Amino acid sequence: MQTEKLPRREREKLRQRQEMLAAAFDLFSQKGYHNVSMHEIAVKAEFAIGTLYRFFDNKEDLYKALVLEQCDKFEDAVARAIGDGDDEVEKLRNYVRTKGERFRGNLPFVRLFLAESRGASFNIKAGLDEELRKRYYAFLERLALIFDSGIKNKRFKNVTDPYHLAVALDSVVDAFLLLWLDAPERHPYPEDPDTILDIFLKGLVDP
Amino acid sequence: MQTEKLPRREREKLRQRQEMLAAAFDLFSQKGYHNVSMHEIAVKAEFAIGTLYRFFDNKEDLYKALVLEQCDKFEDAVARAIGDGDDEVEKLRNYVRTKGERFRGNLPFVRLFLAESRGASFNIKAGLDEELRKRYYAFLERLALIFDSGIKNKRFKNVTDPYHLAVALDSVVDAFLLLWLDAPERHPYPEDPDTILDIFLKGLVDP
Amino acid sequence: MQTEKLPRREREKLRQRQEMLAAAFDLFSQKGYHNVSMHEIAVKAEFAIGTLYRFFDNKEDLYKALVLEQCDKFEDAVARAIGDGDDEVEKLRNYVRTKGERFRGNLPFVRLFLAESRGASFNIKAGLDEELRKRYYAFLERLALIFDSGIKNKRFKNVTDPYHLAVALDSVVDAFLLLWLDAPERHPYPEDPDTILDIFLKGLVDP
Amino acid sequence: MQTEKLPRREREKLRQRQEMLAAAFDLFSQKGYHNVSMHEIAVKAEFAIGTLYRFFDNKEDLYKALVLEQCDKFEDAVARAIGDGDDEVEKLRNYVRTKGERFRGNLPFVRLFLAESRGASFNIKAGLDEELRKRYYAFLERLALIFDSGIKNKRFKNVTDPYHLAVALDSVVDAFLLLWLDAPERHPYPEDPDTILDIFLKGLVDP
DNA sequence: GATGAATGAGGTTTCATTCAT
DNA sequence: AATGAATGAAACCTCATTCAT
Repeated sequence: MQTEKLPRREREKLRQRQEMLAAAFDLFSQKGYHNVSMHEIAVKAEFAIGTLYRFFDNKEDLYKALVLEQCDKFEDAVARAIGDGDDEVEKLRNYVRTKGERFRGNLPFVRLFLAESRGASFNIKAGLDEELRKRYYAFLERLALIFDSGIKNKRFKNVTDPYHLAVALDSVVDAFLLLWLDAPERHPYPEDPDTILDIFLKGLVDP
Repeated sequence: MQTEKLPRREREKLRQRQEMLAAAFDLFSQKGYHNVSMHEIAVKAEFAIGTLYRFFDNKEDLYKALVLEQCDKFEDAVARAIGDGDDEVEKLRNYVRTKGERFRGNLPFVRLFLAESRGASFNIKAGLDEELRKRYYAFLERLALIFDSGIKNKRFKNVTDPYHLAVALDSVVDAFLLLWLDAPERHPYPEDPDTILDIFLKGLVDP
Repeated sequence: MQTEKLPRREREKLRQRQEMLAAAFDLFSQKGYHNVSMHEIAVKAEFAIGTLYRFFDNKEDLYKALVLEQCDKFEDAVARAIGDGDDEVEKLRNYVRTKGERFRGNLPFVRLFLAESRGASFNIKAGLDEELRKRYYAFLERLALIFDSGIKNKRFKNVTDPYHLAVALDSVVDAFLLLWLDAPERHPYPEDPDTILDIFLKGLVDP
Repeated sequence: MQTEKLPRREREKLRQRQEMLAAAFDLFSQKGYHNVSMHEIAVKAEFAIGTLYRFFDNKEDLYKALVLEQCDKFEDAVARAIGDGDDEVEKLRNYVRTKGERFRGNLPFVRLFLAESRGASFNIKAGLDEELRKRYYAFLERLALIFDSGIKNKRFKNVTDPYHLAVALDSVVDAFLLLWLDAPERHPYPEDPDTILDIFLKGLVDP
């Protein structure tokens, strides 16, 4: 973003917005949507509450903006990782590694999504906002393309639908990360991405 | 549970408790934790609100009891499925099938866990209550035992840690189910469990 | 109302309701609907604000209940006055006298309707709630019946529609009362009802 | 007003003021004083909110200016009507007709006074601002003069105080107009002013 | 033991007004 | 002079929890 090119007023506005989002981010990720008040956010962001409402229509709106912004960043990083790499296996390795790094290096981000889930959640990406869901599906398609290309190259055997493989890989990465989050020593996230990847590459039974 | 052996008074109490939990279940799964009031639950359960508080310390406590009870049922069914089957592959098939059936046949149960997640949730089973987490780990160990036994039998190649395989399989099943939940026509849950299982059994690359 | 016959609990409830209405009456009539807060009413009535909301759904609801209750009392008195009297002229005299007395003896009641009108109001009974309007029309019909009966008896000449006469008489009484309210010395309300009545009874021009 | 003679700067200011008042008029008459914000007025008038405050001390002040301006126009028209006509009856007819036309042809003006009255209003011109009240009394005196002159001419019998007659006539016209406003088909405003006037001219009982 | 009326802190949101630019 | 972003008090209303009956 070329914020430097914007008029001073616009830049200032953007900066304020970022400060509000930052304050909200901290609070929401620590306490969950329902346990944070607009008053609290305003105090933390050092703005009057009315100013908050000049930038966001309501609490829901603020939350959505926050989530989308965070997802943007995350997605960009992961998408870049998918792009990098000479062959399909390399690309998948980059994906597993990058997602792991990003996730573990940005715990508040993760908590933003988990903080609200009271007690338990069996889900992945369910209850997603329409917008977020669309993005997630688009991402899965991109991941599926790698498997597809690998199959077309004969680098991979044609055992299952590439989309299914994408769903599976992504969910397994999530699962390992969440185990790690819960008990890092008990469930260390594998430094070597092949630890996860091999589950898909090597079969359990011979053909 | 052998409720018949309990004194009449105790039996009565248990029945009341169940009615409260049933009412709470309906409401929480439909509207999410924060959008249900104790008053609402009391009305639906046809008890005075004060009576609710004789059975549960507070709203949080009621919710936890509810979640644990529901998980109990779910786990029992899935554990039974794991037990059934002549060989390891059969057991895994039963697991994939049963989890799918239970999940899809009990949507309110699923919503109980999802209703609250605002906007997004990348996670699986994170934010779990201590108790629930412990159970989940215990369940994973049981699932891992199947892979372990398969490896010891030479039915499976020894490609990865059995615990990792358990984590992976469980998360993939969840992922498919959540896709199905979100858009059943677009993401039909496979009738044949092998569709999912093959991802793990057949490898993508030759050894 | 036979409040003594009601169960104690009901009686208590009714008493509380009356206290709330009384507090609201005072405040609304002094400051107008928009300048009174629910908090203020709660404090004045010596109840918690939540208790207020157990009796009335919201501020609007409380206001309506108040207005209707006050109108009930007023209407009853005026209706009784219309009933009393041997002939039509006597009935009309009673009406003019009673309305004057009631009105002047219950200033807060009057202010309840005027307090809100900011600055000015050319109207009478406009902006009335559906319910109130219906009542008002019903009352006019009753007043018209007196003129009608007078005409049928030949006691009155048949110069205009009785309903018009009713509208006219009522509005003139209101007008005199409002002038009095504004400046009692300058515009004393006539002790003798004939002062007002004669406007209608005696014509300005000979037939 | 001879705006052409004023310096350009003054003329400009006056024009701006009129635009503000026009915007406020539309909004207040549609939604009532309390349901219109200064922000809304500023946007509609296409001025900055701060500029609004350079012309009017506060919201109340703006409202008063608006009401007074509107009353001016209305009064002028009605006063002219009173002046016109060869004899007293003709003058009164003109008054009844003109007030009816003005009122019915300028509904927003009427709503300006009614929009705020919550639920009910028994009043006419009560709660009037000091200034408005003075004007209203002055107008009544003018109307009374017609009756007075009629009596002095022997055109009218001397049955009551001319001022009383003025009050009565004005209030009756108001009453008919408000009935019409509320339900035009049910209460059509009489095309022929004599329908109203006759109530005062012809008596109900013979002398 | 069961009841549910009462509580009041605290939630979200609005808006008249100010004042630095 | 004109602007409009910023302010924050205050509005309405909800609801988890208590406790006298």
